[in-house]
Amino acid sequence: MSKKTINFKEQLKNSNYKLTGQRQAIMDVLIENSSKHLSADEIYKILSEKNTGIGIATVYRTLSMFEKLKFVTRINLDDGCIRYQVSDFQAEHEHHHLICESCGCIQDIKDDQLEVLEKKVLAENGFHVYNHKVKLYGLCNKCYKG
Amino acid sequence: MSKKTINFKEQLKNSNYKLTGQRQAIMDVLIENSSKHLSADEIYKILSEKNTGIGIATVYRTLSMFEKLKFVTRINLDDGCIRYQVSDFQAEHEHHHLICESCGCIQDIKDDQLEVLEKKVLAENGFHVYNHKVKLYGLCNKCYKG
DNA sequence: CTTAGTGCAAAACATTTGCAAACCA
DNA sequence: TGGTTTGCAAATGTTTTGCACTAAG
Repeated sequence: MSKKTINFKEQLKNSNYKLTGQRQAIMDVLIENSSKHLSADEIYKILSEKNTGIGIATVYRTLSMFEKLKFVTRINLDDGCIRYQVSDFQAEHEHHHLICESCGCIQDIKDDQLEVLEKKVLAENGFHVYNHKVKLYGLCNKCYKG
Repeated sequence: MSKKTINFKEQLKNSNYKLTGQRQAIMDVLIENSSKHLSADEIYKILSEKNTGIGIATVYRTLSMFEKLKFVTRINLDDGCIRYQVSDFQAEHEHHHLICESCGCIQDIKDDQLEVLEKKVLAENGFHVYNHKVKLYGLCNKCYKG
């Protein structure tokens, strides 16, 4: 059993949520696809192929709860749906996303490098930053060369 | 007539779009509210109050066209709709947004400060950045003190 | 047992589209 | 005048909700 799974079960209990087969199954799909960014519908389709009889409403309700508990983070790629990814429990902030405008691929980068910006924002605007969402648009290595 | 209005009319013509009353009215609303971030529905309601008989479909079609011509930029605040703001024609990139998680206010900041990050991304990932969307979440000056 | 959680179908919501009428160039 | 653009209403696609049933603790 992975560290994430243990964490998941304990935190559910601590938050007075029941551990159901559906919640477990949805978390499994998220962990199996942790490098991807899945929509509710994509998760639903994967669950359907596995012949769990989980309904789409449960997927939405579960993802919403997972987000509240910070098990997942949402990313909005402006493609008409919200996408989810298991959180990096070690990370303090969310990671950045590199979005290629040619092939649509998405790379995650851990590195932060926003200290300078956040300090400036505090000094000049009096705004205290606790989290950030950074999307960088451009061309990936392959598309730039090709 | 403001610089933006001139720019708007000329660019419409150059792109082979007609200057209609509706497009003018929508641009007016956007310019009058340039510090805000309006949704299609909010723009539609403002237009309705002004007794232009503009339909919601026209608002969507126009905003979509305005975005293609870079007259407006979208921002997604994860509140169920896409929001729009007139572009800063001087700016090379989009400005950053400071989003207060207590009162929901949004401050725009022009300053970039992403050169270090973007250089690092190029060096380490071979990714060429052309634009970015940065949202910083936290507490504004008022809410932090209060 | 008891109440949270589920599946289903219907509803809600933002957005898009087809089409006949209206309008800009 | 002719091709764009528009308003309307219907359609779409995602997400939410009401409700009776099921299952975790």
